[in-house]
Amino acid sequence: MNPQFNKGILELCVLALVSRKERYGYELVELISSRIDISEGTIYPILKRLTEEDYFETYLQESKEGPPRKYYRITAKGRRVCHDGMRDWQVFIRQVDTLLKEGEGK
Amino acid sequence: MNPQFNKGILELCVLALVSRKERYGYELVELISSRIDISEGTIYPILKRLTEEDYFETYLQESKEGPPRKYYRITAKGRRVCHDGMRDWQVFIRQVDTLLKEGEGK
DNA sequence: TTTAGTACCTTGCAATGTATAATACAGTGT
DNA sequence: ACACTGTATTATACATTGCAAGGTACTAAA
Repeated sequence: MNPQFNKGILELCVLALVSRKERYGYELVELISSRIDISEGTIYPILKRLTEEDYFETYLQESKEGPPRKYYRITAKGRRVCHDGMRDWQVFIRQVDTLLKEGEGK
Repeated sequence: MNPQFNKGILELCVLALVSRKERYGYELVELISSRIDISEGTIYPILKRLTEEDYFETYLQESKEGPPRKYYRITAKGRRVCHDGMRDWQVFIRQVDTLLKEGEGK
């Protein structure tokens, strides 16, 4: 199991969202921060990292609403990692849940 | 929501397990590492931190099976924090789940 | 022309987990 | 006697990651 999972949940969220369809950074910031408390400065480094690891490809596209958007498209490699990550995450939270219940009542 | 939650799951596990009954460090290491992948060096610093923040009280007790054990007992303050933490964690994983599903299929 | 919204990126910092090892006691095997 | 294994605590150096804050820049509305 990925030991990074203790913190790497955001990475997985980004992977999952981009795996569904191509997205740009700001869009991801909006999507994710609507659900969980993150700052803008968190997502861009993740995008950079995931791109450097060849999980994403990027292209620029002009926008009428502001500066050009940088879109991220998932690669085959990225899709695999995303898939495995989702599975690991499910296992992880089940284990945590068991531990928390061992705390609670018995 | 506690922004620390992105990583602070182990802390909550320790809190929950001690809240159920008094435990010593090594016991917690065994309990937790049977479920999730951690190294021994992870739990003791957490115990120290939580004790410094007055979530735990400690006492020593001799053991026939080795050196004396340091037991941790949860305080009222710790119990509150544990309770809130559990609630926040449930909310958090529900939000993450929603995000992951927005990735998946739609 | 100033403000607000969109959009991207970078830097320094703090928190947290990892790896590794040192210390120490008790019981078992050689 | 000696070494090894299991129990038990603690400390240190290190890497990763998220946070806070700020900088750049384009568009549209006030």
